[in-house]
Amino acid sequence: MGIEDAFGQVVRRMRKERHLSQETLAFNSHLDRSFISLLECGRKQPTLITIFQIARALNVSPSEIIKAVEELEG
Amino acid sequence: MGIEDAFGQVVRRMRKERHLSQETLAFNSHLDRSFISLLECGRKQPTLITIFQIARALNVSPSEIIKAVEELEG
DNA sequence: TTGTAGACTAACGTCGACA
DNA sequence: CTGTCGACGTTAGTCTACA
Repeated sequence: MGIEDAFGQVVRRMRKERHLSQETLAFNSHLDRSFISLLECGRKQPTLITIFQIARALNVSPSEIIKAVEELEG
Repeated sequence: MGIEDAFGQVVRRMRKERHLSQETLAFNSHLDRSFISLLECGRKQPTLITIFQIARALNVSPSEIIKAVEELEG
């Protein structure tokens, strides 16, 4: 499993745990909804700042997201 | 302090702790040396995969790097 | 509500060179 | 050994639109 795929799955899981739509997550993270979709599908990878934006919108620390990615990918 | 600046400082600190040159880090992470320099100076931000590559070259987990960035930036 | 497409701008990352 | 420059190809991220 690729890192981008793992990241997408982690974000999707965390988003659904919080009962957020992609649209709401996009709004709260100041990102485009279509891009959130591409991320969750593992078709794009984020930059550092994007990771921090998404983490903030999910009310989780960026390192927790990355840790989850490591566990899913490793 | 910006996130990119914090990332650069963290990488530089970890690199020096391991007594590596930018050139060695670049080689081990399969990145260009000039780009490592730009990262450490906070003039560029990495993508997710680049973070993982650098972490591997530093023999540290990506989430540990991000955690250090959070602490330096927060 | 989500996936995807196309067109677009800005930025990543490479490479060679020089102080 | 490191910072920076310019040129370059690739990709992040936006926006509109449609199934």
